Parts: sequence; structure tokens; C-alpha cells
Amino acid sequence: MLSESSLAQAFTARGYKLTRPRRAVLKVVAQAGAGLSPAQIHARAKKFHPHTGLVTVYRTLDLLAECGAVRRVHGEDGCHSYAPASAGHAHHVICGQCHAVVEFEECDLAELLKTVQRRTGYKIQEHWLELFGLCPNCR
Amino acid sequence: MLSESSLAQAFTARGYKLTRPRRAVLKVVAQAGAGLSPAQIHARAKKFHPHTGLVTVYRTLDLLAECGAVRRVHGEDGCHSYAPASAGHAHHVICGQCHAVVEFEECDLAELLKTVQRRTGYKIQEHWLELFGLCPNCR
DNA sequence: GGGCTAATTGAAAACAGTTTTCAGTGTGAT
DNA sequence: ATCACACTGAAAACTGTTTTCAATTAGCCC
Ligand SMILES: [Mn+2]
Ligand SMILES: [Mn+2]
Ligand SMILES: [Zn+2]
Ligand SMILES: [Zn+2]
Repeated sequence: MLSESSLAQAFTARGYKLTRPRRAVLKVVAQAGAGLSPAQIHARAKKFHPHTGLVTVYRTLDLLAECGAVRRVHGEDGCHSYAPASAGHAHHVICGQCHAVVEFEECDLAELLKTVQRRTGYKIQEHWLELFGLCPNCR
Repeated sequence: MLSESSLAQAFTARGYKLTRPRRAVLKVVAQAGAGLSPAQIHARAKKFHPHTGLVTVYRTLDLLAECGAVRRVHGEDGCHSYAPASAGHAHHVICGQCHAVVEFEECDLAELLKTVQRRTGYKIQEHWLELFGLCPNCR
């Protein structure tokens, strides 16, 4: 779980100013247990700072992505939502019902990657994995 | 590799008409060795049937996706491109340089899925995997 | 506690990709 | 050849995102 203060710290560490609208977005992201679209984040952020503009939400999301604090998640329809991400390499499991998102780290693909590399001749550098299912609440 | 005629067959089998613009799109998709955006497909399709409209490209891509003949692929910037997909469950390896795409089928994730399921409590139903790297030509 | 300045903001406009509309066209069945 | 209706494409409408720019504000220095 991300804490608002750790996000704030990441911001100031990089020399970004901690403004009211940014705080509002950080608060939303820190509390989010699911992937949220910029518009959804905007709606929630306005509860903390009513004047928050959608543009600032986009800009703040960019910064958060830069810090590695959020990641885009892919849905059937595209990848228009962002989920909180802890430091380091990880992937997401997403509930198809309520969109709750949790991370997992263990992704032992070494064997698979080796096989694919051998069969395709590609040198594989990155991978991208997402799991979909039902969260404990929704099953 | 997809053949134009097998795509055509899939179309007629479903009662869709085989019109000139659709043929043009099928031809492009069958020949594509890389993920292509609707706009790119449009440009190429016009070489086969100059009057082809972009709208029809979108519509034909929808039909092809319905048939399982193409799949959206995800790039860093989003998922705006489509790659040929053979029947059945498979994933893509994408060249970061030239965007060449090949499929692979062996994805033995059973062990991984079981672990994640146990640790997160989610019931996992689907997965999504994409590999990025350098194709034989580009390395 | 004031100022100072560059970073930041948000309304509006611009932009890009996609979808809808609709009158006209072309396919495939008969 | 005829015909019904699926299909087409130009234009308009929409949606999500980015740019612009004058006004505001956070954080720093006194
Ligand atoms: Mn991994
Ligand atoms: Mn698989
Ligand atoms: Zn759920
Ligand atoms: Zn390549």
C-alpha cells in the first residue's frame, strides 16, 4: 500500500513543488485500491481540493509514472487507467468485476523466456504480464 | 502466417460480404509482419483499393478481432496497433526497433498462476502477456 | 512575517483518434 | 438481370489528451 507521505517525499526529493491540487491527486492515488482513469481521479481529487483541474491530474499522473509510483493498466478496451505501483518490478492482478487491483512480484518467467528466445530468435528485453480474475470479495 | 484466403473464408462463413475495401484490408493484415495502426492499415489498403475509407478499416478490424484474426498489441504509449493472430491462445513478441511481431504459443504459467492465486486470493481467469525485445534482423 | 521568482495552475482552444450518421452504392442471392 | 439489404465513405460528432497562456502560488531569501 502506498502512503501519501511517501509519495509527497518522492515529489519534493525531485524538486517538484507540493501544491494543493497535487496533494489531492496523491491522496486519491494513495487510497486507490483499483485502477482509475484520469477522469475518475479528477472526480475524487475535487473532494479534497475542489478547484483541481483535469489538466493537472494528467500532469501529476505523468510525474507519478516517472517516479514509478503508478503504472498504466491494460483493460479489454485499452489502457486508460492507472494503478498504484510499489517500487521495483511487479505486475497486477485485476478483478474483472470491481476492478480492484493488487500487485505481485513473483514472476518466474525465466524458463518461458528462454524457450521463446530460442524459438523466435528474438532477444527478449522486457515483459509485460497482467492477470484478470475475481477478487476475494467478488467471487 | 495468415493467408488472405483463410481470412476471406472466415468472413463468408459468418455471412459477411466480401467487398473490395474489405479485401484490401484483409490483404494488408495477411501480409503484415508487424503491428499496424488503423491509419497505417488504411494507407496500405488504399494501394489495393484506392477508395478505401478509414471508417471501413475500423469496421473491418472489429470484424477481424471478432474472428480472432487480429489482436490489439500494447506499446509503451498505449495499445493502438493490431497484429495478425492465428487461431487459439497465443501471445506476441514485439521488436522494439522495427515493431516486427511474431506469435508464440507455449506459455506455461500454470505454476505462476497457482502461486499468485494462493497469495492474493484472486480466482484467476485470464492472462495477458507480451514480450519486447529485438528481432533477429535488428540485433 | 513580507517580498521574489520560477514553477505551477486551470480555462479555453487545439488536437488526435475513434464512432456515428446517412444518403448512396455494390454484393450475392434469386 | 433484378432486388433487398448489407455495406460504404464523407462529414459531423464525440472522447480523451495535449497545448497555450495569463494568472496564481509554493518555497526560498531576506
Ligand atoms: Mn515480471
Ligand atoms: Mn498464455
Ligand atoms: Zn472484485
Ligand atoms: Zn526488428
